[in-house]
Amino acid sequence: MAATAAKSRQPSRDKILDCAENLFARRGFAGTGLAEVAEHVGLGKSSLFHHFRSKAELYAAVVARILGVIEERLMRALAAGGTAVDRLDRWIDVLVDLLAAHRTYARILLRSLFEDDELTGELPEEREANEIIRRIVAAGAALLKEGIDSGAIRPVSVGHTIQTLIGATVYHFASGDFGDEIIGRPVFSASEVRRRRDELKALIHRGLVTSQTGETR
Amino acid sequence: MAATAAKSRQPSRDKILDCAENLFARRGFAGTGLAEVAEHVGLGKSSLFHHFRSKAELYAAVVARILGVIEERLMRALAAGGTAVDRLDRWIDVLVDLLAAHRTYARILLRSLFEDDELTGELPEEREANEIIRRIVAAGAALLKEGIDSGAIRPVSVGHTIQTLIGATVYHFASGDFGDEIIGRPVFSASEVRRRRDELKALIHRGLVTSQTGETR
DNA sequence: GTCTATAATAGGATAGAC
DNA sequence: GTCTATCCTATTATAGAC
Repeated sequence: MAATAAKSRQPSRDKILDCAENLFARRGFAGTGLAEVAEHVGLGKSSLFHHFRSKAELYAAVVARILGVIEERLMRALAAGGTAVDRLDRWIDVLVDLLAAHRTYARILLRSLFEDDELTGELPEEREANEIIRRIVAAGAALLKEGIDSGAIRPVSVGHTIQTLIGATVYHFASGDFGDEIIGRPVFSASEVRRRRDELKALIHRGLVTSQTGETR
Repeated sequence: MAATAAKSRQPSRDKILDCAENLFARRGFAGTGLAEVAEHVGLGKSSLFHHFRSKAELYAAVVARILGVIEERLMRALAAGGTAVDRLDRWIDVLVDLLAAHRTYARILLRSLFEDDELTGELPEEREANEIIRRIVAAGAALLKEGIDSGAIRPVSVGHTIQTLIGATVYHFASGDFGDEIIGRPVFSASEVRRRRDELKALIHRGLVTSQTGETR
């Protein structure tokens, strides 16, 4: 459900990552015990330490793996070209698709913002994750700036707009039961995922884009 | 820093709530130990149980207190009257003001979405908190619906719009160091709080409101 | 690479003196 | 209302057999 490319490589390690991803998404870093992870994997507690030196390293690996997938898809979407607004639309599509397809992603990403206190930021997996985030944000900022410079996008604050877009995507798909109640239907249902994409793009096009092409798709 | 109205009533209880609010905001429910809370309050661990029957009850009390403050301010803003768009604008003002003034609020609110797993939902404080949220969301939905029916607001999905507004406010002020990096300055600085309000209202007015009054303030 | 056993600690919660 | 002492469980992590 969560594995992406290399599936046959290191089967145990990937299974641990999958189970840990699910549990961390539900209960968070501090709320997840390694015993529970081991039980879901079907191993003894101690065996986990043969694959990851510590709980923090396991958590960092989970986050880094998710960010790697997201970066790959976002950069591929950028490479497809088009106007700045075209690429921004495609980023929304990719992000909504990914967050909707992997229910753990939004929760892990949102939670990882808070758990800075518990992680030291010194593990290589953490450094890798931070670098990926830095690159994604930089690419997004460049995208918005290009749109603004070309006149296709209103002269908004790039930082605040990025924050709004993260909130509108990551928060939404992380909101769980609360989100279901507000929407009135499951957030992850196909119809509501489609609606999320449409509503968000409509808001952006009428809220950010000055040249109204009418093609909100 | 967090006490609102009744300050002299039950001094220990309020101090416990204040300290717990700070720690829960930083480290979350599972990540916060009662020993740490007691130490910050200046009491022994056991003394906490004289005021709250369990850790879950303490947490629920923290959340309920915050929601009580927010509801009071939001309902007061509604009572001031005006068009649906006027009241929506005022809600944004109130929410941004509150979340900016109390740095713990956004984090606690966002975290409380996730910790449903750890809380049973059976404590009276939890029920109270759920009721408050239900009332706030219902009032917000009614507000949007009124605006849509009157033609002042585009026929958007009410649920998805509420989700977007929560993301744009609560997520933003909960984003911590990550938000600071994206914005380039402290999220809680006076200038960036002001900018948040302006950017958000501009997005709403050009993204939701059909009748362009030009008065984005 | 996985297991059992164990260390060492921290967690929430209770009992009872003052 | 706060304290000390204590209980019991769960925690992360290590040692060493297989």
